[in-house]
Amino acid sequence: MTDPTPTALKLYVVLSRASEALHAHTKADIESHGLSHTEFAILEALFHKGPMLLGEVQKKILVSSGGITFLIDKLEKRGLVTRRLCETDRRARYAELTPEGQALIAGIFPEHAEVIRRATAGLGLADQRKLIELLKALGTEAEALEPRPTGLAAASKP
Amino acid sequence: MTDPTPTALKLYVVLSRASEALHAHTKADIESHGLSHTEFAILEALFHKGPMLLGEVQKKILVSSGGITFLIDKLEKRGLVTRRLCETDRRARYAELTPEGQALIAGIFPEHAEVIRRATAGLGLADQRKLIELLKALGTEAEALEPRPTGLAAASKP
DNA sequence: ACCTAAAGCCTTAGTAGTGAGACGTTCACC
DNA sequence: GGTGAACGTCTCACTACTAAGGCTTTAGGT
Repeated sequence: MTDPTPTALKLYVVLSRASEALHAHTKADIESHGLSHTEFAILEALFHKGPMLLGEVQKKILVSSGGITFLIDKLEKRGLVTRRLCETDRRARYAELTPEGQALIAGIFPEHAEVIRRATAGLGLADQRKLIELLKALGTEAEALEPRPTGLAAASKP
Repeated sequence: MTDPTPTALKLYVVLSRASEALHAHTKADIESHGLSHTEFAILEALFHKGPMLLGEVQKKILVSSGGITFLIDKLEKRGLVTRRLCETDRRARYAELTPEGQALIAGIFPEHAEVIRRATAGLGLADQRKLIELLKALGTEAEALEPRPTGLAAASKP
């Protein structure tokens, strides 16, 4: 009946714009503390999850393998993070917050949360919950989808 | 009563993840045609709106002024876009598609739309419409919001 | 007419990140 | 217990930008 493509395109556009709009707010806030958005994401992950393997951090914040080395290097030089050897796997390293890093992120995070609360305050709680539900469904489906349809090849495993 | 902050944070996370998931699909598609995501955005804007001033393109795709010069330079070298002087304002330049650029984007766009349609197909049409409505509201409010509260200063103009 | 402020684009130097490959390590299987 | 594949991290060369400042042109007040 109705062609679904225009709706999908529209959804893509408003989704990108909304995400960018929120991003702009948090970016401004974070950079006022001398951190890049990505650096903040690392500190926050370590703050909420404790020490993590570099590879775990990498997957969490979505950077390349070279990128995570570079970023952790920078944070380490600033004394916010340290590397620690993993005892059970000598290829792997943990990243963990130093006391300075811990103090920094603990001081910044509440304000960060408040920036997000304010930026989303245009929507009531009920609408936000509905939005979360729909976005979660959309996100999981999109992530699960194979990158390319590759014709028919996906039906059988090699 | 209920604290709105956790909901806002959760919304921020799922919004970012959903946006990134869709983005990953379109990025893979676009790069398979030898274009970066940003270059594609420029071509698409020119395709749908006709010739635009560089400044207009810049606002549309959200890059710095240096960035738009760099990007249009690259597209011009590849013969996909040309600059044209603006007759009524000699500071300004138009960017417009060459026939080659026109042909390229016309060939790519339908597949791009199909990638988006497929990536969003986890949600039914009605859900997508609801999602668009909520995201539009969220996006406009967030964009309208002044970057920082700056205390009380916003009430009076200088 | 002029003078200043601002707009529009470009230049330059620098940064955050990517991608491919190297190296050491571990795992699974024979 | 040895071998090949897979893994986790790092290195290096490169790209796509950004930020700040410069030049030309325009607009607006006086």
